[in-house]
Amino acid sequence: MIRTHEAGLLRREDVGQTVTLTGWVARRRDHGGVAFVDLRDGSGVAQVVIRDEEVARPLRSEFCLLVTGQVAERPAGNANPNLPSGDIEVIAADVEVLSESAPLPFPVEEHHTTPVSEEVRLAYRYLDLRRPSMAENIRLRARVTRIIREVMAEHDFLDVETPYLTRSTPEGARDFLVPVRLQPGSWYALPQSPQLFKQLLMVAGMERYFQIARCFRDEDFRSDRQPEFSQLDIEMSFCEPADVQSLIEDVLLRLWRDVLGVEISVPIRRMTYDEATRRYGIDRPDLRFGCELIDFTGYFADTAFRVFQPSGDDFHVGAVVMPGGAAQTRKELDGWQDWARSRGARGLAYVLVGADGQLGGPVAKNLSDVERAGLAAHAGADPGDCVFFAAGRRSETLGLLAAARLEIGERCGLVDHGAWEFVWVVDAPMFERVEHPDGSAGWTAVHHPFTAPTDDVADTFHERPGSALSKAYDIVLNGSEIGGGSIRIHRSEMQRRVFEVIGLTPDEAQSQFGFLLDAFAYGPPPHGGIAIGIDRLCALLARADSIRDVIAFPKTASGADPLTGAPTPITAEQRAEAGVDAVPDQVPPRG
RNA sequence: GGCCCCGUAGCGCAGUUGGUUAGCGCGCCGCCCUGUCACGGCGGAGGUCGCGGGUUCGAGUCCCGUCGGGGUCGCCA
Repeated sequence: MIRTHEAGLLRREDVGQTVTLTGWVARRRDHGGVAFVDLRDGSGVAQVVIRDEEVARPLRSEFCLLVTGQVAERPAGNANPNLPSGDIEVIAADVEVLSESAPLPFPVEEHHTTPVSEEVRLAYRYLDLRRPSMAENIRLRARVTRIIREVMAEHDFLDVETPYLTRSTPEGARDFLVPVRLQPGSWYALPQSPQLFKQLLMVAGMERYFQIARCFRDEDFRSDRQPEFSQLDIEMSFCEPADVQSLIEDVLLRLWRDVLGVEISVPIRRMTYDEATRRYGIDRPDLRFGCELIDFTGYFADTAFRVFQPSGDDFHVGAVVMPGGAAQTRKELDGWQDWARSRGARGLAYVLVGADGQLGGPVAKNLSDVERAGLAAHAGADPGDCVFFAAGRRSETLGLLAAARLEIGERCGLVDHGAWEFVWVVDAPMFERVEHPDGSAGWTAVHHPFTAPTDDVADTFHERPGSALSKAYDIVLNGSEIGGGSIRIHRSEMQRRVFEVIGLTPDEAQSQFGFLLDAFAYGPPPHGGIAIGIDRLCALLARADSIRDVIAFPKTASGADPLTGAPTPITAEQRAEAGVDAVPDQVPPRG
């Protein structure tokens, strides 16, 4: 192995030393007979001066070099303030080309280039990752996982691996499936999470488990969603929500301190699910700015304006104020209508508060004198503001206003992009109403069916599922959900009732989760846990727009990998050997 | 599955109501310059305008379809 100095770490005190460097040609400049080569390695960049024209001539971008030379001070007036080592350079005595580079498909050097399309970057990901900003993201991610392992070890957690080839369970997202050659017609599923295994580990007496696990979900992509992703998976026995929360707070404290040098304050504030949806319209509120939603349902209870008149028992009228929004042009206000329609809403009603306090806009004309008189005060709007309204089913109305609030925050520059606003969102409902395609209605688990109810409804939740709260907790940062967990059910009677509420028959439950239910017959400890999304966490720490920027080899939105060409069709021979087309008579029960 | 944006040289982009030989910047190749650092100067190469069909005397431009990329709603227990 070649032992070398690190290019980016050379300093003035190294002047006079003979050093050996390996690296890539980031840039090459010539002036007269002197060639100046910026040599980049993992530590940074050093300038190498090559006086021998014959040596310098063949060097091109991204050639891999071994350079020996003497560290020297730059001639007066020639320091480069953009580099840490900018006032020194290496005078090359010997340059060996370890390997050459073909002309580049896109600029690897960053500071004078424009963005390159995702597809091209992914097709040449090995070059994309040479770019210092991307290389730094990958290093940041490695620091994150190392710190997590340190903190988990300090808390006596056991790192246990769980299977990647496992059983398909019908709840949740679509599974990725793997054919099994030895049993034609039978398939493994890749795990959507290690949820069931970590609960089995609790039954097994592994009181404190963690794993940085890969999870697989065959759903559509987003900028913060890939089909395979990593999570810090944690489960512990004999715990309350506060135990899990303080553990995670310790992890986050250490991450922000050691990765960013930022001291976050713990304990992180708690907010109930109800409060989050009331004030921000969403269960993952961005607390970096105000602009809270205002409830106008009661205010307009007796209105003559048809749009705001109650219809149905789930009706809600809400508003959000855009500071200074009354100055918007008609075109901008129409733009909001297009924006709302693109989100599936009919539109976004608005009232403009004039400088004199008089209300303007098309909606104001339809309101009574009394309604107009108190509107600005109820909304907390000042002269010059714009009040946006939405009305309809509560969940849809709040969702639209929550999105409008975020849009307002960005457009009006209200978001403090340097802030880190953490919040625990707690006491989520256990169930939410779901309408099946056939028109019938039922209940579905908000978190998952193993989540325990709060103590006050432990014995009664099944009687009024709509109002039962759960011992669940989500950790939210700047409006992104970075993790979620809960205390689990360990009593079989309670578990049976949950399955009953969500319409799972005992036979179905036994067939899908039998191995877990059987295990719970043998003295399961009370337990709970959490899972933290490593990709999102790293994207936030790296201030990356997309989680693709913190994943070494991500996939495109169609699930393809432009680098390897995956996925690919398989041959008839492969199909036959894997038993892909074999069809069993029935799906067998567990075992 | 729905909706929105994009697809023109290796990369990033422009291309007018449809009209001569499709341009610009960077990069690339060659030559020049004795201290550059987004160096500079001169010259050069490089195009299936994503693909298929249609309208037209004529299509990068208009229409239909399709593929690919990005975003978003549904979805993501």
